[in-house]
Amino acid sequence: MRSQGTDGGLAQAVIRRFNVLRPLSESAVAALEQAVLEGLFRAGPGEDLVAEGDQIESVRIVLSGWLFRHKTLEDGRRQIVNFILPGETCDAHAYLLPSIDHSITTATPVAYAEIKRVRFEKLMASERTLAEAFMCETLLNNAIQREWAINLGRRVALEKVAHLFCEIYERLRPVGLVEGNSCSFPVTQMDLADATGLSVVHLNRTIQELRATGLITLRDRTLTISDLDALKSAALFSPTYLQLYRRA
Amino acid sequence: MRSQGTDGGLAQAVIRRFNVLRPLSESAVAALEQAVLEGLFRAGPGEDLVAEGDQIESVRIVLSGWLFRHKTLEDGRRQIVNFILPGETCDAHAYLLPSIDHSITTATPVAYAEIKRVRFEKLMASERTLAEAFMCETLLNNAIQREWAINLGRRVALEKVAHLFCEIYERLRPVGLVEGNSCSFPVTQMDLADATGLSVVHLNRTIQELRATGLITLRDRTLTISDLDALKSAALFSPTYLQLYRRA
DNA sequence: CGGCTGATTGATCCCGGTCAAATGAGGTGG
DNA sequence: CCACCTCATTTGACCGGGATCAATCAGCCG
Repeated sequence: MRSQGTDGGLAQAVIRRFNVLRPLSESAVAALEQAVLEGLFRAGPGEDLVAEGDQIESVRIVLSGWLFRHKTLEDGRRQIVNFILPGETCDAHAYLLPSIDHSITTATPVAYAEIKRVRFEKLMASERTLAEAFMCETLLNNAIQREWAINLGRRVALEKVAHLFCEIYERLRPVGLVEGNSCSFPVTQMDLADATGLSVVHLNRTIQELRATGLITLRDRTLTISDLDALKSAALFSPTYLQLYRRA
Repeated sequence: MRSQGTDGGLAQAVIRRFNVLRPLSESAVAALEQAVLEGLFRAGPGEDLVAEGDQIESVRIVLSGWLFRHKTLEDGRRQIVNFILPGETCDAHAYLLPSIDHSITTATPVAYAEIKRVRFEKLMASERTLAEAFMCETLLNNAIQREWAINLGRRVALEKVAHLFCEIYERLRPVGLVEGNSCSFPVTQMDLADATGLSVVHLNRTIQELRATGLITLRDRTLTISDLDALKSAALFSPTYLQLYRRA
């Protein structure tokens, strides 16, 4: 068992996630850890890592902290289209396109590894399981984005918010960031509103409703889910799109 | 110039699209045409090609006709999360995941090519430009899905519908399916409602509003856009996410 | 002709938006 | 330690966009 030490520990979240999504070979794990160590960076909260229209020339893997992808209309209306959680990748393969369609901003302090395009392509060429894992990550992103579409288009306010809580909770679980029935939840209600397509005022009232029915506690940037099954059922949440379980 | 004959003509739409997205080598074009010819199929309207939960074992490329991806909640609420137009791929790489998260249904009669997984993987391994093109297609899908998120979450009814019209129109253009200022638009208002997250009644009223302001005509499954710039501006439509223009 | 699907219209209601203000919780500098 | 500022959360009042319910109309097909 490598990656118990101070060094390998950094890539823990990524490796855990990939192993659920698509198992890595031992050499792939080693190569990934190596690449991660070569380009460590940090960013404070509220920093834009990527701006709409940018040309991407590297791949970034989040080691700790939260970010979100968002788009803004001319008149300022904003939609958060997804969150990026520890162990997830900002923009695998995005260097293939001339420009990126959305912005990425940190919600908290973030530690990430940056792998230059050429380095990344070499890595993909030499480690098939790693290439497949990144491919799966892109496909998963796609699936999550589709679920967000039905969330925004067809669920009512309470379901939207409940569904978002369920999803984040289940996405944090495989990387070991759920403790007991709580997880960190470091985003403002304004962000939450922009993620669910609601106004801040109504989002606030919806959260209070979830609190009142005893489904959740949200305080001091911590989300506690008292009755996960009840929350899931209130959200019409079905986790299959998250691909958390491998085929037998 | 090959692919003028009856055979090569079939793959025209795909090749045109890919050449805008990411240019193919001559050998890639030939290999793709070959693979397409090996597995031609047809389906009638209203057929499910893929059902949520299915395991995918091949890649399908649409040669003609429209399909849509959709998800349904337990209680029947449905969201169309995207359309699949001629020249587009149903599920490149989807065989990597144990199961698919959404259904794909034909809206019209459809002709498509089916390439088995093993065959497809060999093709990707031998033709780098083709592999990159499919990768770009997946990335583009992702970008479209994100734009749909802001459409569903932050635009009002009129903008939503106008935006959908603009997007489809611009997606049909590179494959040569726009004639003058019209294109085929073979979906019911119910489908349109489920794509924009509106009720059928309100969708109908919104279309009438677009008609009344002289922006569009929609009759006999044909969409005519009288003033594209005006429609785009009403929709807050910005086409960059469609990656239709290559970097200089 | 009857039955079916899709488009259209009318009437009514309510979820969630908007506006405005109050309350709280740091953070900073004097 | 307090005055002051800023940012996030919360509350109240009101309004309107879009949902819902219920008919009607128009093609199309057998």
